[in-house]
Parts: sequence; structure tokens; C-alpha cells
Amino acid sequence: MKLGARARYAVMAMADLARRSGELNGEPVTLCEIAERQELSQAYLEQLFAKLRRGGLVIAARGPKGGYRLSYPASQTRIADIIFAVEEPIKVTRCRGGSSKGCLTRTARCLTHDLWEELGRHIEVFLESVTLADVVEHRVLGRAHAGPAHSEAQYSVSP
Amino acid sequence: MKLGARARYAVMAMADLARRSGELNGEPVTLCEIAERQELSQAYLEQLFAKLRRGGLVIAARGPKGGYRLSYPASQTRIADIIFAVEEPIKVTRCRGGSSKGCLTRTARCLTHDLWEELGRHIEVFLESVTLADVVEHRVLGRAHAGPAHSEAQYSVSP
DNA sequence: CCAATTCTTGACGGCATTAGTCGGGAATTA
DNA sequence: TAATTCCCGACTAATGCCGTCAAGAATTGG
Repeated sequence: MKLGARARYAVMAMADLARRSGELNGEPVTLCEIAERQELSQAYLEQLFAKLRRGGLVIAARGPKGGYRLSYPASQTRIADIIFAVEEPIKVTRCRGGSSKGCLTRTARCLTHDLWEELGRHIEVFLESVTLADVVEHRVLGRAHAGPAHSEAQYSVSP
Repeated sequence: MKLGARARYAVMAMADLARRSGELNGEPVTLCEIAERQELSQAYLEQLFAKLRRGGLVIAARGPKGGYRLSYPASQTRIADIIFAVEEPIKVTRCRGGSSKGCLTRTARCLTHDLWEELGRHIEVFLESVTLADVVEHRVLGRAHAGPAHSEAQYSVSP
């Protein structure tokens, strides 16, 4: 899984949608609105929502009074699914036989293989445990256990 | 923190160094050796080790019979430190006032801020919990604990 | 001192990926 | 019919990164 700007924007947009969708219930929300509130270009949002739609996370309605709706309640829409829908999974290592099995020649060169696999799994587990509702209601902070105070750090996982 | 190929190579090289350094104890290991075993370019490794050295993780010895040594035992060298040394920390969000405090206008646009911050922390905690020794001895897999099961149940108080 | 080895440093280029754009098309409503 | 909104594919521009090159400084051994 990759975490670029695409993923961020997608989650931002979905959070916005969840919020707006909760207020005026049932009525679709237009990309135009979302684009304006989140300060993103509408054209780019179209790209993202096309993927979100194909991923089954949102439902589109065309024509006047059209827009997008969440397929499922915010409390059942996991962040991991959003990111998965918009970002292509990328292979972390460049070992032969690259899939989940990892490199067979476990010696020497690929000692770190397990590490990245585990880290990936770790991130996944976290993102699967957070829903859109959690984000909208600010119930995300403080889920990392026992962080020693390295606090300055900013993270990102690719440009 | 960023997780690109640089970080991977750095950890690979450090793992190789830890291993080799354990066998012939005390003797420095040359970049040439490492480059060959890990199939990386020596010139590139030089870049990485320059940063690792400045980060205080390895000690260099010049001249014939020179090379690099670990500053600390493999069991005390944390993966997080390695990555921290070679990858520039990068801003995740593009909010104003971008540092650790996050955007003050918490409404609207930056709902997702907390999410990325928490994810970053999560990754950090994990990488701090793994040492070079763990990697070399294959003691990494299976550390992903199931996060808080599902958000709803989390916060409901029992009658 | 000389010569070989190995780290040190800074600058540079080519490649790849990605963010973001544009224009035309199709469905829906009124 | 006309307006609105989603739909789609191709295109551009730039950013960042991997990796290279070249000249220099310290150390060892003879």
C-alpha cells in the first residue's frame, strides 16, 4: 500500500462527504461543493471518485441534483478501504517471485524482507481499525500505545 | 519520515554490516564488500553511510583495512534510528503553521490531520521496537497485534 | 616518503512516478 | 431542449529520487 497525496485527498474528500451527507441526509453531494470546501481541483477529485466508485465505496447520481453518496454508513467505511481504492499497491521489495511469499533465498540479501512485510501489515491493521466516523468525530488521536517522546517527527510514506 | 528505497537500502546495508561485524568481531567492513553482497552500487552506499555516520550509528575507519563498524551493538540499534538518519522528515499535510501543533483551524478542511499524525506515531512506535538484531535473527514477523477491534465497541460504556 | 586503499564530499543528470489539467461525452432532470 | 453533473481517456509538467562521477583527505604498509 502506498501513501501519497492521492490517499490524503481521498480521505479528506470522503470525510467531507460523510459529514455533509450526514447533515442533509440522503441527498447527494456534488464534487463542486467538496472541491470548494477542501480547496482541491474538481478535475482531480473526479479522478479520485471514479476509483472510489469502482471500489464500491460511493454511489454516483448523474444529472441536476446529482452527486455522490456513501455506499455504507461512515461507521462502516474503513480508511484502509479508501486508500486501497485509490492507490495502487506497490511491491516493497525487488526480490524475485515478488508476491506475498517473499524471496525463497532467505539468506543474505533479503534479511529485511520480513521487516517491510511486517511494517506493511502493521500499517494495514491500523488503517483497518479506523473508520470515517472516527475521523469525523475526532476519535483517532491516542491510539498508538506507549510512544517514547520523539515527537518532532513528521511522517509520510512517499512524496 | 519517509519510506523510500533509500531507507530500505540503508537497513539492508546495516543488517549486512551487523552480521558481518558479528562474525569477524571488531574488524571494520568495507563498503565494497557490502555493495557486492547486497547488489548495490558502492557510490550510492557511500552516500548512505555518510548520513549514517553523521547520525552516529556507525564509525568509519579510513585507509587500508579500513571500513565501517557499528557504533552500538546490533541489539541496541533501532530501525527507526537508521531510517531517521537517511531520510529527511517531510511534512505530511500542507496546513498553515505546519509543525507538530497542526492547523489551528481544526474545522472543515483538516479533519484528517489527526489521522495522519496518529499513523505516523504508529509507524514510529513500531520501528522503534525493532532492532537490527531482531532483523538479523528473523525475529520480526508476527508483531502486528490486532488494533482496537472496531471503533464502535471501543467507546460504548457498559450499562 | 611513496603508493595503495578506503572513506569524504559535493555536484550533476536521467529516469520514473505523480500530481494535476483538459476536452469531449453520456446520463438525468425539468 | 437545455442545463447540470458525473464519466473517461489522454496529456502535461514537475518533482523527487536513484545512481554516477570526480577530486580530495586520512590511514596503513613498505
